Amino acid sequence: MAKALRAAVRGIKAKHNASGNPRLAQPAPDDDALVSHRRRGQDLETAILDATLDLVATSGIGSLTMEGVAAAAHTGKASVYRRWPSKEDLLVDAMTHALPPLTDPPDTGSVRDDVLALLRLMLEAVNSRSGCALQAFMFDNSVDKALIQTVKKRVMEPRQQTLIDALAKGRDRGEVRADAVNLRTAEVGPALIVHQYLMQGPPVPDAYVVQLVDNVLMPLLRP
Amino acid sequence: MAKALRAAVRGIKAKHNASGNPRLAQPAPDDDALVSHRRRGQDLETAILDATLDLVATSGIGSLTMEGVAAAAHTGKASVYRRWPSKEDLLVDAMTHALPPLTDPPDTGSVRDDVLALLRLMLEAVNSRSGCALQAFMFDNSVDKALIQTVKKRVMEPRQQTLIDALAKGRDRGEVRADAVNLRTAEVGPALIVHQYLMQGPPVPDAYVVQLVDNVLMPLLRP
DNA sequence: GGATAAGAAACGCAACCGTTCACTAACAAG
DNA sequence: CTTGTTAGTGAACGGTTGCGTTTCTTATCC
Repeated sequence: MAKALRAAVRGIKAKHNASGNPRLAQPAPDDDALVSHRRRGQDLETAILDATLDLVATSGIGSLTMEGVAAAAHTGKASVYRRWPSKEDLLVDAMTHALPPLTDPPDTGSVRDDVLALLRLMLEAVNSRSGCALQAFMFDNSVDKALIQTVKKRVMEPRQQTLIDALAKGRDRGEVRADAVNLRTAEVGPALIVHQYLMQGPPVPDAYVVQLVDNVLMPLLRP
Repeated sequence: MAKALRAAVRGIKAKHNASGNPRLAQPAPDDDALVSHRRRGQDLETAILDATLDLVATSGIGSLTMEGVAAAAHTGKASVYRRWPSKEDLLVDAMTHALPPLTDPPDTGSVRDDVLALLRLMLEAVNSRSGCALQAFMFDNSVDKALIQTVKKRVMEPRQQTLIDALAKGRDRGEVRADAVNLRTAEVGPALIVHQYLMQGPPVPDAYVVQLVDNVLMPLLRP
């Protein structure tokens, strides 16, 4: 019954322009030639994930809406729901694609340069759009705690281990105090970068990391 | 016209029980004797602010609703709107009341104990319900940036200065390396506490702070 | 040329905002 | 003790927003 009603409403609307051939009803004379091509498949999917990341990074998760995602990706909600059954699924997928890739640990021969290189990698991640989105995602109380824990484990722990490894190599060379090779010390650099990010906002300048290494970490590590 | 309609509707409802003396219309036989007394003024106001803090601390700002606040405070929306013109005003007021009080700086005669005392004060604030609410407030993208900056200035800066003062006194006693008396070093303790809070969640144990002071800060400060 | 999927525009539904109203409890003045 | 004033309670209201769905038209691929 409701179907018939809606059909009737549409019929009334249709009569406004469709007096004869419905092909003549297309009104848009292509005001924007850039997006004239209709994207499909993988192309559209990455566009939607991209738009989601952008919105999360700029406005946070609280104001993320499916309508907003569809609009930002220049598509319709139907195309979004064809791929993800709900907003949460879309969000999780977008965040998974935002995780920074693991890279080979640097090996410069000096602790200072190893640590500096590692913290610069972290800085790059934090300052990127994905980093902003991840930050908004992880510090949002409405997100499932278990999911956040998973992300933390997958993102933070490998990097912590890499830092500890760099410290251990420094100890073997005699650059680093033996009992400074532990998790507590390895946390200092990342914690200060996150702290600076939260207090002053992005982007955290490269000079901050250099200062951090030379004025805090090196004095802390010295034998 | 709309008024007349609503009055009519209410009239219909009223006829269900009010066949005669309206005094007999009170239906609630006081199922909850604890809240039987009707609170007013300051009493009710703090109850509402309290409920707001609770909700923010547990569920975040994104899901904070006026209906929820009124329900949690066991009152009606009207009483809330009588005091605060909008949700934002209520939120700002609640956060202002959540700010931890400034205390006199400790003076134990040793840097270690001064710093430990200061970080324990910070720990207490972070672990409290107000601390959770403030965290949810400050890291929410939907909150006005300028407001967050104001809170940061009022909360963080005095404590940073107190920490730097403690370092300076340690330097005068010869306990602290002269060029370790700066903002960058003073940030280390608070940054690590915040980091621990964000990574592992509340409460941050007291043992963490002790370990932090003895394994990180003291080696960093030593001459 | 036909199958498939994108685009666009509605729809029903639910939650929430801010407002309003009638009723009632608390309090103060006489 | 009675009376008048103030303010809390509880329930609606209109309006807005967003979710997830549906339908129709149209572009793209095979």
